[in-house]
Amino acid sequence: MVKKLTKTPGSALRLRVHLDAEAFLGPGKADLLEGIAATGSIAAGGRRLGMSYKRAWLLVETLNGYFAEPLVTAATGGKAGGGAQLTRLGQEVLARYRAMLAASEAACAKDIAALRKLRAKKTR
Amino acid sequence: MVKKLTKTPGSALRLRVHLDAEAFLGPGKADLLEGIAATGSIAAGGRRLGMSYKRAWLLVETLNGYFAEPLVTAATGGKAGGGAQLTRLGQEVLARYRAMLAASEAACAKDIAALRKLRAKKTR
DNA sequence: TGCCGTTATAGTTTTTGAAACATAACGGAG
DNA sequence: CTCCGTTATGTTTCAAAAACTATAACGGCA
Repeated sequence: MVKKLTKTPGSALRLRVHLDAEAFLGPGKADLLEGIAATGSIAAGGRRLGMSYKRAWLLVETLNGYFAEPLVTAATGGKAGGGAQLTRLGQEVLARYRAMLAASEAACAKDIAALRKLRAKKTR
Repeated sequence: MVKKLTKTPGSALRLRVHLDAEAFLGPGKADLLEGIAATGSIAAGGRRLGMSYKRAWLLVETLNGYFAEPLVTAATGGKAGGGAQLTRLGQEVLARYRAMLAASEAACAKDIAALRKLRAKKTR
């Protein structure tokens, strides 16, 4: 199997933010938003996370359904076949998720270090 | 269906702490540890989370395997049929997880509120 | 007009995780 | 010496998630 990027590589934390019962935001959606912003396409953004286009597209649809306005807008055809971008709202949501993750990591750093130390011997 | 406790009821955050590639601690294991501490048994602790004994026991086994010393000790037979308790290590791990969750919630509160506000209209 | 990469969907299959079911043993109490 | 609730495990079933496959349409461009 080809090596695929692990989601949110450097982080020891996985954060899932529940907006309410049926809307939540986790690493998968956040990373995808980031990928779309970086590549300008749903397909390419998903590819570098090792996910199929269908899965990526489904996540985008879900995300867009969460809010009154879409987070991602897309167009078909054209020079590059089409493309997608984050709306202002999409950028804000992504930025806030990143901010929360960073803040949480900072807040948990010392406990994580302590736990890892406790586990030390049993690296197996 | 009978109403079952939702995991970590009041929280908008779900935190999964990765000690390394094959060891991580999320809401399920943490809540179970708490249940065991509160009830004195794996079975009862799991029941109130709506999980089968087998699942609860499996989680305990996994947890115990993470560290050099067990987090939970259990005994069979006896007055109440048996029972289980958290070791000192188990208590510490649980306390640290709770601390991390609380710290993260505090750190994320304002972003979560902002996101919820953005979502406002679309309560569906 | 035909090509290309992408968006947009539908349908099917495969994989995986959870649940359900089934037993055995333990040990104090009645 | 039987009963009870629990620990401890194996096996089987089922459902949900993810992966895979298949199309169609779009719109610049050569």
